[in-house]
Amino acid sequence: MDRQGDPNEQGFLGSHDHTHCKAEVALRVIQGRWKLLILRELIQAVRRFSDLHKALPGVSQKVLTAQLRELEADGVLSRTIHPEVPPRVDYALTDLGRELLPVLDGLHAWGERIGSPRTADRTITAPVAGSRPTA
Amino acid sequence: MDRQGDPNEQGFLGSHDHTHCKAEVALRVIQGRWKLLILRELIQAVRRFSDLHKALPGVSQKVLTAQLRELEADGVLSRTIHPEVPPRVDYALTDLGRELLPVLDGLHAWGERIGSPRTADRTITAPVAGSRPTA
DNA sequence: CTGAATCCGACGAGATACTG
DNA sequence: CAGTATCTCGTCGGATTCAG
Repeated sequence: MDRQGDPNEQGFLGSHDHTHCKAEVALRVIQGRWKLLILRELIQAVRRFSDLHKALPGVSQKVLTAQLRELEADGVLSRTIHPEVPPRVDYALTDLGRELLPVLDGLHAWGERIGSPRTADRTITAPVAGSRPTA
Repeated sequence: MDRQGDPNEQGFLGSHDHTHCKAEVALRVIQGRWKLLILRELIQAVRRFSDLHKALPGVSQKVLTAQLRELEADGVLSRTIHPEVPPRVDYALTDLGRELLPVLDGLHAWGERIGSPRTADRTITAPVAGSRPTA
C-alpha cells in the first residue's frame, strides 16, 4: 500500500528541507516588538493611527509606522487613507490577518504552559555512563 | 445563564492587557535564527551536538550552543550529558516541546498562504472622502 | 493627525581561535 | 566532541526633530 501522497506531511514536520521552512516566514511576519499588540488591537475594531499610538504605551511613531507598514506589506492588515485636511488613516485586519488569529491563539495557549521560563527544574537525566571508548 | 467565567476568553483575543501577552512569551521562546530548525531536527530523533551542527549548515558552534541552551532553559528540549572521554551530548524534545509542534504546524500552514510577501496587490480602498472638518 | 528623517544604544548572530 | 571566549557587524527599537 504505497501512499505516494503524503504519509505524515503536516507542514512543519514534513518539511525536511535543510533551508528555512514556511514557519519561519510566518514567524518573520509577526516578528517585532509591537506586532502582536497591534494585531490584538485590530481584532476588536478598526483603529486609527492615534488610537494605536495611545493603546500601545511606549511605542514611538517611527516604530509604530514601520511595523504597521510591514504588516501591511505582508497583507495582514490594510491601510485606508482618508484625504481630509486633518489626515486620518484607518488600519484594519485583512482576511489573511484574521486567519492568523487561531495560530496566535495556539501560541498564546502554549505560552501559558510556560509560566516562568528559566526557573524550571533542571533535571539533567544523567545516564550511568560507564563506557569509555578511548580510555 | 450568566457565565461569570470567560465569555470569549480564547487566550490571545481575550487578553486585553495593554502589556505583553503570553503569545509574546511563546514567540520569544522560538525566536532565534536556528530555533525552528533545531526543533524540526529533534522531531525526527534525538540528536547529538555534532548531528545538529551538520544538519544546520551555516550555524556556528557559539550560536548553536546558545540557542540550544535557551531552548533547554525554556523547557523545550533536554540536554543529556554522557560523561565519556570523547564527550557526547544528546538533545531531545521534552513533552512541552512536543506540545509546541501543533502550534508550529499552524504557523507553517499560515506561512504557506503568504507565498511571496511584499508582492501583493496594494489595493488602497480609498474612500470618497468628502468631509472636511477644519476646511 | 500622520508620518518622515536622523542619531543612538542594545542585542542577535557570524567568524575565528582556543580548551577539556 | 562539545563547547567557551572575543571580536565584529547588521538589524531592531527608542528618542527627538521636522513636515504636509
